[in-house]
Amino acid sequence: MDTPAADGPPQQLVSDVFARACTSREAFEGVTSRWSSLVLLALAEGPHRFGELRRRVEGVSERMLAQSLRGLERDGLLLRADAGTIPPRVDYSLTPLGDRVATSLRVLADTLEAAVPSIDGSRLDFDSRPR
Amino acid sequence: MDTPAADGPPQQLVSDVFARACTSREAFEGVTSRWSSLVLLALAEGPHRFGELRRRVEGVSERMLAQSLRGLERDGLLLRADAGTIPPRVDYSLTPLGDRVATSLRVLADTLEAAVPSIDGSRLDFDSRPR
DNA sequence: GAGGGTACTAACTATTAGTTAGCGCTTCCT
DNA sequence: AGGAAGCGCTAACTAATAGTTAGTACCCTC
Repeated sequence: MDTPAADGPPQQLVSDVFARACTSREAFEGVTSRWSSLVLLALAEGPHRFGELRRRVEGVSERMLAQSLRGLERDGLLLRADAGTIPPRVDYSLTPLGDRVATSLRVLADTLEAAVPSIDGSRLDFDSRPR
Repeated sequence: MDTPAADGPPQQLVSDVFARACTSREAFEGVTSRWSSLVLLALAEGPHRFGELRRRVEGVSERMLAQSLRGLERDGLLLRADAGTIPPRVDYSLTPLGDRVATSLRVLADTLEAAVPSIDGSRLDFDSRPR
Protein backbone atom coordinates (compact mmCIF):
# COMPACT_ATOMS: atom_id res chain seq x y z
CA MET A 1 0.00 0.00 0.00
CA ASP A 2 2.39 2.68 -1.16
CA THR A 3 0.35 5.12 -3.18
CA PRO A 4 1.60 8.43 -1.72
CA ALA A 5 -0.43 10.91 -3.72
CA ALA A 6 -2.48 8.92 -6.19
CA ASP A 7 -5.25 11.03 -7.63
CA GLY A 8 -6.31 8.66 -10.38
CA PRO A 9 -9.58 6.72 -10.40
CA PRO A 10 -11.14 6.18 -6.95
CA GLN A 11 -9.93 2.70 -6.12
CA GLN A 12 -7.20 0.60 -7.68
CA LEU A 13 -6.92 -3.13 -7.11
CA VAL A 14 -3.74 -3.78 -5.19
CA SER A 15 -4.58 -7.38 -4.39
CA ASP A 16 -3.70 -10.15 -6.81
CA VAL A 17 -4.97 -13.74 -6.93
CA PHE A 18 -1.68 -14.83 -8.42
CA ALA A 19 0.19 -13.76 -5.31
CA ARG A 20 0.68 -16.61 -2.92
CA ALA A 21 0.18 -14.69 0.30
CA CYS A 22 -2.71 -12.48 -0.79
CA THR A 23 -6.03 -12.62 1.02
CA SER A 24 -7.81 -12.68 -2.32
CA ARG A 25 -5.99 -15.86 -3.31
CA GLU A 26 -6.84 -17.52 -0.02
CA ALA A 27 -10.45 -16.45 -0.38
CA PHE A 28 -10.45 -17.60 -3.99
CA GLU A 29 -9.17 -21.00 -2.96
CA GLY A 30 -11.72 -21.17 -0.17
CA VAL A 31 -14.54 -20.29 -2.52
CA THR A 32 -13.48 -22.62 -5.32
CA SER A 33 -12.71 -25.55 -3.07
CA ARG A 34 -14.61 -28.70 -3.86
CA TRP A 35 -17.56 -28.43 -1.49
CA SER A 36 -17.66 -24.72 -0.69
CA SER A 37 -18.55 -23.79 -4.22
CA LEU A 38 -21.45 -26.23 -4.26
CA VAL A 39 -22.62 -24.96 -0.88
CA LEU A 40 -22.66 -21.41 -2.24
CA LEU A 41 -24.58 -22.57 -5.29
CA ALA A 42 -27.13 -24.28 -3.07
CA LEU A 43 -27.51 -21.24 -0.82
CA ALA A 44 -28.01 -19.04 -3.88
CA GLU A 45 -31.36 -20.81 -4.19
CA GLY A 46 -32.32 -19.59 -0.73
CA PRO A 47 -31.46 -20.22 2.94
CA HIS A 48 -30.91 -23.83 3.95
CA ARG A 49 -30.52 -25.79 7.15
CA PHE A 50 -27.52 -28.02 7.73
CA GLY A 51 -29.35 -31.22 6.88
CA GLU A 52 -30.94 -29.67 3.81
CA LEU A 53 -27.52 -28.69 2.47
CA ARG A 54 -26.25 -32.16 3.19
CA ARG A 55 -29.00 -33.64 1.04
CA ARG A 56 -28.79 -30.98 -1.67
CA VAL A 57 -25.05 -31.27 -2.19
CA GLU A 58 -24.80 -34.87 -3.29
CA GLY A 59 -21.91 -36.74 -1.76
CA VAL A 60 -20.75 -34.27 0.86
CA SER A 61 -19.95 -35.70 4.28
CA GLU A 62 -21.07 -33.97 7.45
CA ARG A 63 -17.48 -33.28 8.34
CA MET A 64 -16.67 -31.55 5.07
CA LEU A 65 -19.94 -29.66 5.07
CA ALA A 66 -19.31 -28.31 8.58
CA GLN A 67 -15.77 -27.40 7.62
CA SER A 68 -16.83 -25.63 4.42
CA LEU A 69 -19.53 -23.71 6.25
CA ARG A 70 -17.04 -22.52 8.87
CA GLY A 71 -14.66 -21.29 6.21
CA LEU A 72 -17.34 -19.44 4.30
CA GLU A 73 -18.71 -17.92 7.49
CA ARG A 74 -15.23 -16.80 8.48
CA ASP A 75 -14.74 -15.01 5.17
CA GLY A 76 -18.09 -13.29 5.54
CA LEU A 77 -19.81 -15.06 2.66
CA LEU A 78 -22.59 -16.58 4.68
CA LEU A 79 -24.51 -16.07 7.89
CA ARG A 80 -25.05 -18.77 10.46
CA ALA A 81 -28.24 -18.44 12.49
CA ASP A 82 -28.39 -20.84 15.41
CA ALA A 83 -31.90 -20.94 16.87
CA GLY A 84 -30.46 -22.38 20.09
CA THR A 85 -33.37 -24.75 20.38
CA ILE A 86 -33.50 -28.44 21.10
CA PRO A 87 -33.42 -30.29 18.82
CA PRO A 88 -30.92 -27.97 17.17
CA ARG A 89 -31.85 -25.75 14.25
CA VAL A 90 -29.27 -23.74 12.33
CA ASP A 91 -30.07 -21.73 9.23
CA TYR A 92 -27.48 -20.66 6.70
CA SER A 93 -27.93 -17.80 4.25
CA LEU A 94 -25.74 -15.75 1.94
CA THR A 95 -24.42 -12.28 2.73
CA PRO A 96 -24.42 -9.70 -0.10
CA LEU A 97 -20.80 -10.62 -0.85
CA GLY A 98 -21.66 -14.32 -0.77
CA ASP A 99 -24.48 -13.64 -3.17
CA ARG A 100 -22.19 -11.87 -5.63
CA VAL A 101 -19.72 -14.73 -5.45
CA ALA A 102 -22.47 -17.31 -5.88
CA THR A 103 -23.74 -15.46 -8.93
CA SER A 104 -20.38 -15.80 -10.69
CA LEU A 105 -20.23 -19.44 -9.73
CA ARG A 106 -23.70 -19.91 -11.22
CA VAL A 107 -22.54 -18.43 -14.51
CA LEU A 108 -19.59 -20.79 -14.44
CA ALA A 109 -21.77 -23.79 -13.65
CA ASP A 110 -24.24 -22.85 -16.40
CA THR A 111 -21.42 -22.56 -18.93
CA LEU A 112 -20.13 -25.98 -17.97
CA GLU A 113 -23.56 -27.60 -17.86
CA ALA A 114 -24.28 -26.33 -21.35
CA ALA A 115 -20.87 -27.53 -22.55
CA VAL A 116 -21.29 -31.10 -21.36
CA PRO A 117 -21.60 -32.64 -24.85
CA SER A 118 -18.53 -30.75 -26.01
CA ILE A 119 -16.57 -31.79 -22.92
CA ASP A 120 -17.60 -35.43 -23.22
CA GLY A 121 -16.49 -35.39 -26.84
CA SER A 122 -13.18 -33.80 -26.02
CA ARG A 123 -12.52 -36.38 -23.28
CA LEU A 124 -13.31 -39.27 -25.57
CA ASP A 125 -10.98 -37.88 -28.19
CA PHE A 126 -8.19 -37.15 -25.71
CA ASP A 127 -8.39 -40.58 -24.11
CA SER A 128 -8.28 -42.36 -27.46
CA ARG A 129 -5.15 -40.54 -28.50
CA PRO A 130 -1.86 -42.45 -28.02
CA ARG A 131 0.11 -41.47 -24.88
CA MET B 1 -31.76 -37.50 -22.50
CA ASP B 2 -35.39 -38.48 -22.36
CA THR B 3 -37.28 -35.56 -23.81
CA PRO B 4 -39.62 -37.42 -26.18
CA ALA B 5 -41.50 -34.56 -27.76
CA ALA B 6 -40.33 -31.38 -26.06
CA ASP B 7 -41.24 -28.37 -28.15
CA GLY B 8 -40.34 -25.69 -25.61
CA PRO B 9 -37.25 -23.46 -25.84
CA PRO B 10 -34.45 -24.91 -28.06
CA GLN B 11 -32.19 -26.47 -25.43
CA GLN B 12 -32.92 -27.46 -21.85
CA LEU B 13 -30.20 -28.07 -19.29
CA VAL B 14 -30.40 -31.68 -18.25
CA SER B 15 -27.05 -31.73 -16.50
CA ASP B 16 -26.72 -30.69 -12.88
CA VAL B 17 -23.60 -29.75 -10.93
CA PHE B 18 -25.20 -31.04 -7.77
CA ALA B 19 -25.35 -34.55 -9.19
CA ARG B 20 -22.36 -36.59 -8.17
CA ALA B 21 -21.89 -38.47 -11.42
CA CYS B 22 -22.59 -35.63 -13.85
CA THR B 23 -19.92 -34.54 -16.34
CA SER B 24 -20.65 -30.93 -15.46
CA ARG B 25 -19.78 -31.56 -11.83
CA GLU B 26 -16.54 -33.26 -12.79
CA ALA B 27 -15.69 -30.43 -15.15
CA PHE B 28 -16.67 -27.92 -12.48
CA GLU B 29 -14.36 -29.57 -10.00
CA GLY B 30 -11.60 -29.69 -12.57
CA VAL B 31 -11.99 -26.04 -13.38
CA THR B 32 -12.25 -24.86 -9.78
CA SER B 33 -9.42 -27.00 -8.51
CA ARG B 34 -6.63 -25.11 -6.83
CA TRP B 35 -4.19 -24.67 -9.70
CA SER B 36 -6.39 -25.12 -12.76
CA SER B 37 -8.38 -22.00 -12.04
CA LEU B 38 -5.20 -19.95 -11.71
CA VAL B 39 -3.85 -21.43 -14.92
CA LEU B 40 -7.03 -20.43 -16.76
CA LEU B 41 -6.78 -16.94 -15.33
CA ALA B 42 -3.20 -16.68 -16.54
CA LEU B 43 -4.06 -17.96 -20.00
CA ALA B 44 -6.89 -15.44 -20.23
CA GLU B 45 -4.13 -12.83 -20.47
CA GLY B 46 -2.79 -14.57 -23.57
CA PRO B 47 -0.94 -17.74 -24.58
CA HIS B 48 1.85 -18.87 -22.28
CA ARG B 49 4.66 -21.39 -22.35
CA PHE B 50 5.05 -23.96 -19.59
CA GLY B 51 7.79 -22.06 -17.81
CA GLU B 52 5.94 -18.78 -18.12
CA LEU B 53 2.89 -20.30 -16.44
CA ARG B 54 5.09 -21.74 -13.74
CA ARG B 55 6.42 -18.29 -12.95
CA ARG B 56 3.08 -16.53 -13.32
CA VAL B 57 1.18 -18.85 -11.01
CA GLU B 58 3.07 -18.29 -7.81
CA GLY B 59 3.74 -21.44 -5.83
CA VAL B 60 2.72 -24.08 -8.36
CA SER B 61 5.04 -27.05 -8.71
CA GLU B 62 5.96 -28.46 -12.09
CA ARG B 63 4.11 -31.66 -11.28
CA MET B 64 0.86 -29.92 -10.41
CA LEU B 65 1.15 -27.56 -13.36
CA ALA B 66 1.63 -30.43 -15.78
CA GLN B 67 -1.27 -32.30 -14.19
CA SER B 68 -3.59 -29.30 -14.33
CA LEU B 69 -2.71 -28.62 -17.96
CA ARG B 70 -3.47 -32.22 -18.91
CA GLY B 71 -6.86 -32.06 -17.23
CA LEU B 72 -7.82 -28.79 -18.88
CA GLU B 73 -6.63 -30.03 -22.26
CA ARG B 74 -8.64 -33.20 -21.83
CA ASP B 75 -11.81 -31.23 -21.12
CA GLY B 76 -11.19 -29.08 -24.19
CA LEU B 77 -10.52 -25.85 -22.31
CA LEU B 78 -7.05 -25.28 -23.65
CA LEU B 79 -4.87 -26.13 -26.62
CA ARG B 80 -1.39 -27.57 -26.31
CA ALA B 81 0.98 -26.71 -29.16
CA ASP B 82 4.22 -28.64 -29.02
CA ALA B 83 6.76 -27.14 -31.42
CA GLY B 84 8.69 -30.42 -31.35
CA THR B 85 11.96 -28.57 -31.22
CA ILE B 86 14.97 -29.00 -29.02
CA PRO B 87 15.13 -27.44 -26.55
CA PRO B 88 11.40 -28.11 -26.12
CA ARG B 89 8.83 -25.40 -26.67
CA VAL B 90 5.17 -25.88 -25.83
CA ASP B 91 2.58 -23.13 -26.05
CA TYR B 92 -0.72 -23.22 -24.23
CA SER B 93 -3.75 -21.17 -25.22
CA LEU B 94 -7.46 -21.12 -24.41
CA THR B 95 -10.18 -22.59 -26.58
CA PRO B 96 -13.43 -20.59 -26.94
CA LEU B 97 -14.93 -22.66 -24.13
CA GLY B 98 -11.86 -22.11 -21.98
CA ASP B 99 -12.13 -18.43 -22.63
CA ARG B 100 -15.76 -18.33 -21.48
CA VAL B 101 -14.86 -20.24 -18.33
CA ALA B 102 -11.87 -18.00 -17.68
CA THR B 103 -14.06 -14.93 -18.04
CA SER B 104 -16.37 -16.11 -15.25
CA LEU B 105 -13.37 -16.91 -13.10
CA ARG B 106 -12.06 -13.39 -13.74
CA VAL B 107 -15.31 -11.89 -12.51
CA LEU B 108 -15.07 -14.07 -9.44
CA ALA B 109 -11.45 -13.09 -8.81
CA ASP B 110 -12.26 -9.39 -9.29
CA THR B 111 -15.10 -9.63 -6.80
CA LEU B 112 -12.83 -11.25 -4.27
CA GLU B 113 -9.92 -8.89 -4.89
CA ALA B 114 -12.19 -5.92 -4.35
CA ALA B 115 -13.61 -7.51 -1.20
CA VAL B 116 -10.25 -8.08 0.48
CA PRO B 117 -10.74 -5.42 3.20
CA SER B 118 -14.18 -6.79 4.00
CA ILE B 119 -12.87 -10.37 4.12
CA ASP B 120 -9.92 -9.43 6.31
CA GLY B 121 -12.28 -7.69 8.70
CA SER B 122 -14.65 -10.65 8.80
CA ARG B 123 -11.78 -13.02 9.53
CA LEU B 124 -10.44 -10.89 12.33
CA ASP B 125 -13.88 -10.70 13.85
CA PHE B 126 -14.54 -14.43 13.45
CA ASP B 127 -11.21 -15.44 14.95
CA SER B 128 -11.63 -13.15 17.95
CA ARG B 129 -14.99 -14.66 18.81
CA PRO B 130 -14.98 -17.32 21.52
CA ARG B 131 -15.07 -20.88 20.15
C1' DG C 1 33.13 -26.31 -18.80
C1' DA C 2 29.94 -24.84 -15.21
C1' DG C 3 25.42 -23.15 -14.66
C1' DG C 4 20.94 -22.32 -16.05
C1' DG C 5 16.87 -22.85 -19.00
C1' DT C 6 13.58 -26.07 -21.76
C1' DA C 7 9.24 -29.41 -20.48
C1' DC C 8 8.43 -32.93 -18.25
C1' DT C 9 8.10 -37.68 -15.18
C1' DA C 10 8.90 -41.22 -11.30
C1' DA C 11 9.30 -42.06 -6.60
C1' DC C 12 8.60 -40.58 -2.09
C1' DT C 13 6.38 -37.95 1.77
C1' DA C 14 3.34 -34.52 3.92
C1' DT C 15 -1.23 -32.82 3.96
C1' DT C 16 -5.92 -33.13 3.31
C1' DA C 17 -10.23 -35.33 2.40
C1' DG C 18 -13.41 -39.03 3.52
C1' DT C 19 -15.33 -42.71 6.82
C1' DT C 20 -17.05 -44.35 11.09
C1' DA C 21 -18.80 -43.74 15.40
C1' DG C 22 -20.84 -41.09 18.95
C1' DC C 23 -23.26 -37.03 21.53
C1' DG C 24 -27.84 -35.40 24.05
C1' DC C 25 -32.20 -34.46 22.95
C1' DT C 26 -36.95 -34.81 20.40
C1' DT C 27 -40.52 -36.66 17.62
C1' DC C 28 -42.67 -40.35 15.08
C1' DC C 29 -44.21 -45.15 14.69
C1' DT C 30 -46.02 -49.17 16.69
C1' DA D 1 -43.94 -47.72 26.36
C1' DG D 2 -40.00 -49.09 23.38
C1' DG D 3 -37.41 -48.48 19.29
C1' DA D 4 -35.92 -45.99 15.39
C1' DA D 5 -34.85 -41.84 13.16
C1' DG D 6 -33.61 -37.00 12.83
C1' DC D 7 -31.13 -32.78 14.50
C1' DG D 8 -26.18 -30.45 14.04
C1' DC D 9 -22.30 -31.29 14.87
C1' DT D 10 -17.17 -33.39 16.60
C1' DA D 11 -13.16 -36.77 17.49
C1' DA D 12 -10.48 -40.42 15.84
C1' DC D 13 -8.93 -43.11 12.18
C1' DT D 14 -7.83 -44.27 7.26
C1' DA D 15 -7.63 -43.55 2.28
C1' DA D 16 -6.59 -40.32 -1.35
C1' DT D 17 -4.39 -36.43 -3.01
C1' DA D 18 -1.09 -32.74 -3.17
C1' DG D 19 3.67 -31.28 -2.75
C1' DT D 20 8.86 -32.24 -2.80
C1' DT D 21 13.02 -34.02 -4.65
C1' DA D 22 15.60 -35.74 -8.06
C1' DG D 23 16.43 -37.05 -12.72
C1' DT D 24 16.02 -36.84 -18.16
C1' DA D 25 18.42 -35.08 -22.68
C1' DC D 26 19.59 -31.34 -24.95
C1' DC D 27 20.92 -26.20 -25.71
C1' DC D 28 22.89 -21.47 -24.82
C1' DT D 29 25.55 -18.09 -22.14
C1' DC D 30 29.50 -16.85 -19.40
